[in-house]
Amino acid sequence: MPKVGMEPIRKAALVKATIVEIGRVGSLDVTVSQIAKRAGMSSALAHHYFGSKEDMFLAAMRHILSLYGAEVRGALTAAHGHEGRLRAVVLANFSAGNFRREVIGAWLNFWVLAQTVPQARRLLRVYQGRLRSNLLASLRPLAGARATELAEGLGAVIDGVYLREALKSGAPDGRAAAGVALNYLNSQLKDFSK
Amino acid sequence: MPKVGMEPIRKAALVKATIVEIGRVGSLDVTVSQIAKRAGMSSALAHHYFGSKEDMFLAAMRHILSLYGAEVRGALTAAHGHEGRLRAVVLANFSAGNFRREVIGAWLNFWVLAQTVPQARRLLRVYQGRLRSNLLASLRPLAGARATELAEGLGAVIDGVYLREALKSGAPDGRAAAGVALNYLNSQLKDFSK
DNA sequence: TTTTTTGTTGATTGACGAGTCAATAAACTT
DNA sequence: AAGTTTATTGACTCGTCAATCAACAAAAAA
Repeated sequence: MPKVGMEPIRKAALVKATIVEIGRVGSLDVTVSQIAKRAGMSSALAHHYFGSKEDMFLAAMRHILSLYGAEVRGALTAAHGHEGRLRAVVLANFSAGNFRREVIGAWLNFWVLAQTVPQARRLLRVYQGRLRSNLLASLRPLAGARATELAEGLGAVIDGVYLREALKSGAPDGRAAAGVALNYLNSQLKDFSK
Repeated sequence: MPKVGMEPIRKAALVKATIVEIGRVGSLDVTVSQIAKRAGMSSALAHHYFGSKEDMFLAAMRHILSLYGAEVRGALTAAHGHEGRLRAVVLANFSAGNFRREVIGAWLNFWVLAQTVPQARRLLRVYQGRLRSNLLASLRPLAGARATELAEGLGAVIDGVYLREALKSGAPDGRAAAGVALNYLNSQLKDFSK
């Protein structure tokens, strides 16, 4: 049975299963067996490919983060003007790929993981830094000295909307969620429109 | 040694210890022994007063929530006018009593708990509902039909700022945090000033 | 003063779960 | 063909921890 070249396939399956299970259970208290089972293999194999459960968590985080990054980059290439780019970044945060139950649940739990695991904290900081500089790049020409606080505020709204969504039930409404953040943006920009 | 009337004292000590330990460890993976030790008693006694660990968590949540509620109510009695009351509510969220490391850490983890434990979810919903109606009461006269979305947005900023604070290190700066939320409020209200 | 209630803990139980190991087998290398 | 690497798992170890129990002590009630 052993076909060679399984490693990337197994790893990808495990990463996906990790995210799904964390989202399903709603906490980091998922067993390696649960994850492995969902990924269609034994827990021993999971340990074989990832040294530890923590490694699995970190890989899952990196995966979500890189999907997120790709989505933002993609949105940016299609956007024009400072304001357009701002909107694009905000919208990307609530795109169909990112703003899903399981992913939202995973985010929340990664935040908790970052309290304990330095590596996880670092990853989250990288994400925050990127979001921040993306926003600042377009915000500075529009808001000058106040750009920093606006970026901070926008970031907080986005994270807050994610957090609150985790408490709701039913399918997330990305459009509505994005509306809350865009609303903030519009109102702030109005102060500089002329 | 057994002095009568220990129950409330022991329970209070446990609740306090629970919050501190969750904040310190940064997750819900605290053992009953850890909590009991910090509260100065055996784990058996902790189980004697609270039936289970989950009960302890819920009691800790209720405690934080009631402190929070008291703080908001207090701030409201001293505030004048719709705008004043709005600011008071926002500020209360970042008061010295609420916006502390351990409490912030506990909040984050209670949010996670709410994913799993229905009782915890209910408690969090009650808090959200109160915040919402407090904001709406003062927002409606100022923003009319848009009051709902503003309340939603303001709530998201507040939660977002809490969330982000959990990632930072060092003593939380309540003033700066409140500034982010107030900034949002001011900007939105400007749209209705005349 | 007996009895009951309240406070308290050390020791134990029972379950669960991360990580390891030994064994098996297919696929490549030489 | 012999040897090595890669894939795969069932069984096992070892630790941890929530929850319970048995036992002891002091206070309050009878």
